[in-house]
Amino acid sequence: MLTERQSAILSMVIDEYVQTAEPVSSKALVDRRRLEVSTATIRNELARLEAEGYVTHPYTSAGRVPSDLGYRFYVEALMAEEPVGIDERRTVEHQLHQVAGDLDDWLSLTATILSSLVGNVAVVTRPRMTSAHLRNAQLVELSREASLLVAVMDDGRVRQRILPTVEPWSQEQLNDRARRLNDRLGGKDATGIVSSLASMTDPDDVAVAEVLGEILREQRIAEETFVEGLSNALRQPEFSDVDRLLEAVGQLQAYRLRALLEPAVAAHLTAGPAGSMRVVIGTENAESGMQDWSMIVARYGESDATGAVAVIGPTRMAYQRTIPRVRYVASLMSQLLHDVRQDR
Amino acid sequence: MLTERQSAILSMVIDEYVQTAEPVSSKALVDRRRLEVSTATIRNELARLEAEGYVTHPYTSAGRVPSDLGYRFYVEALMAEEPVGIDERRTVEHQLHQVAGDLDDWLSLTATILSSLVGNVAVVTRPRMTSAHLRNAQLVELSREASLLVAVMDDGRVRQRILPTVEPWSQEQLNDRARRLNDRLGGKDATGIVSSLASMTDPDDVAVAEVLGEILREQRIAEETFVEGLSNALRQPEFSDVDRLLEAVGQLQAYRLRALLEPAVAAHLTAGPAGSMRVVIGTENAESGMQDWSMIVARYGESDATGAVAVIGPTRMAYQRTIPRVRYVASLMSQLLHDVRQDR
DNA sequence: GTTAGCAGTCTCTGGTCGAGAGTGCTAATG
DNA sequence: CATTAGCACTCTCGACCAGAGACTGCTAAC
Repeated sequence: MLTERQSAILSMVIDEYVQTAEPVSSKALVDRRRLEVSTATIRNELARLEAEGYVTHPYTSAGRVPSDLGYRFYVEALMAEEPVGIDERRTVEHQLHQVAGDLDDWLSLTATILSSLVGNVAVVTRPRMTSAHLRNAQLVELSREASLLVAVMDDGRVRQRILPTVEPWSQEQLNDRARRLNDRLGGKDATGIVSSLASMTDPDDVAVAEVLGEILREQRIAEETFVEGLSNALRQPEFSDVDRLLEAVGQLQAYRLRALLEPAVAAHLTAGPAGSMRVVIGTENAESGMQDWSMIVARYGESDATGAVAVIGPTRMAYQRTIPRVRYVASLMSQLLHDVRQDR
Repeated sequence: MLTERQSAILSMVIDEYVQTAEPVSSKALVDRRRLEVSTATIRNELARLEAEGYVTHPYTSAGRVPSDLGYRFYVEALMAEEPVGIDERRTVEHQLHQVAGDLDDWLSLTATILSSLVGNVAVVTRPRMTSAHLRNAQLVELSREASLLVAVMDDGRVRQRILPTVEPWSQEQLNDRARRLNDRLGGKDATGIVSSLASMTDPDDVAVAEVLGEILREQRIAEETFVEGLSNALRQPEFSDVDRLLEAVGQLQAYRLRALLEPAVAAHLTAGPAGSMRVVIGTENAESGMQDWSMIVARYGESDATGAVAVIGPTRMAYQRTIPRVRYVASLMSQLLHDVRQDR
């Protein structure tokens, strides 16, 4: 168990280290925090903190660096969250309302905003439903040999597919077909559509319906995961060495991040309420290449359609700033999603 | 004017430098190319090439490095293009046909494929028409307070927009409205739609039509420019120093690249026929931060709808491999686009 | 419990040195 | 007159070293 003073010192070490990215010495602590004790006292306490595993030493005579355990304790017990300022809120909300667009625009913009808010990589995933339902399908004539199928789903996705057509279909015929399909399949999910196939007579209808089933089932990582702020994150001093930097660029690929978020979000879905946060620090991360990274994940949306908002960066992260900002952005997204979906 | 032998030597210097990324010495040339003359002879020739400006010296006693002028001469007069192999073609076409998707999928996949083909950053822009026309609009009920407008344009874009609605509209009403709008506005471009506004009576129709006009006019750089292969390009030895690497990451942002391509493509539109290539080497580039980069741009599509395929990398680029591959991919895209658009 | 003092440890910077790689020039050669 | 051998000269690069500086850990005194 840590004494009050030890906690305070740990807290200071973390604050200092987060700010400077240099190991923190006893002298730096006393000087910069105007402490009333001597450096020797601090050294004794630091030695005890090290024995307990909260901080480490890069080498014998360097200052202290927080360990993952130290960060964990800080996040859970010591940290005073830095509230999102009124003007921060204002600019964010202003930027968000700038875009009179669709869901995709919001998601990507949100990632950009969050990234600039915390100076690290931000990830936003598209809300996913337990299973998506077809809301509306349309067919549009493209050329003599191709038409375009546009499907709108109730999770907000709009997907398109070019269909080759054997005989030319006129826009009239396409409209008829679309009306037929909407009557038959509207509101159904992938399995519903598949089971409707048997009762359909027109072979062309069946062909289109099959494609619709595919589309509903389909999950595209690249289109469902919005990653922004790579160049923000890479400016951190931890990447002052080329190999690490390249390594980082490799790790921060959309598909990898998705794989990383997946378990965190899954744990959420069963456990905490919406709005609860998950903080994964360094080695708590299963992925081997991610042992020096932390991530902060929040779920947004309602139980039947949830996505994730996350920030990913080096373990040396300003948790007290980042955590409330991720939470704030997630709640904004929940609100937005709610507004769009309400009383369907 | 260069003698035959000087040309041959310049060519060898470039090949060697492209491969090794190290200044090329007279000895390396004689050894690795089994030349029948001595290193001193080569040195004399290199000195003459340097006097003419085709190669330079990083410092007094280092090997030679091609200058931008050297590359330019090489590309125009010396280089033997390395044809795209039959199995390269096969894999590319196989990958492309894998995706039974829409235009966006093709574009993004094409960029990925091209990038891996040449080991540098690849950029593909969406074909742009002199002015896009509305092909079809649909309205879909989202909630009591919002509906979704989906517009399909004849340049292949499909855009969506969430519309707030004052009074709830049923899907029935929405269908009616969409039918009305399609009759009135189908086939028109942005200006056509604006001039139709006056003759419309229903204020809600006008509101939707206005949004349609906006959508048609709108150009979104991020959605129209597909950039892939950053991590491929960053592995090049020119980025072994962190500052250069970060600089490169900054330069390779979608919106910057778009600005870079714009003039090259514009020159094309008025000048060369489709299929012609544009090669911009190093300082030929107007942009100040891009003086160490080369880009190879090809136009694809037909005169009324053209996009660009490009590869961007350090001036030390395998031009003989890259140029034919960019040309090949551009012609593939032209073909694809033609198939989809034919006899509209 | 706190602190002054001090020895010991490790990094970091700058300087020096020698090896190695290349060039440019000169003089000899066919 | 082009080619070539030989050599002096230049510049980089890596290794090595020394000294300064920054901290810690320990000891003994308060």
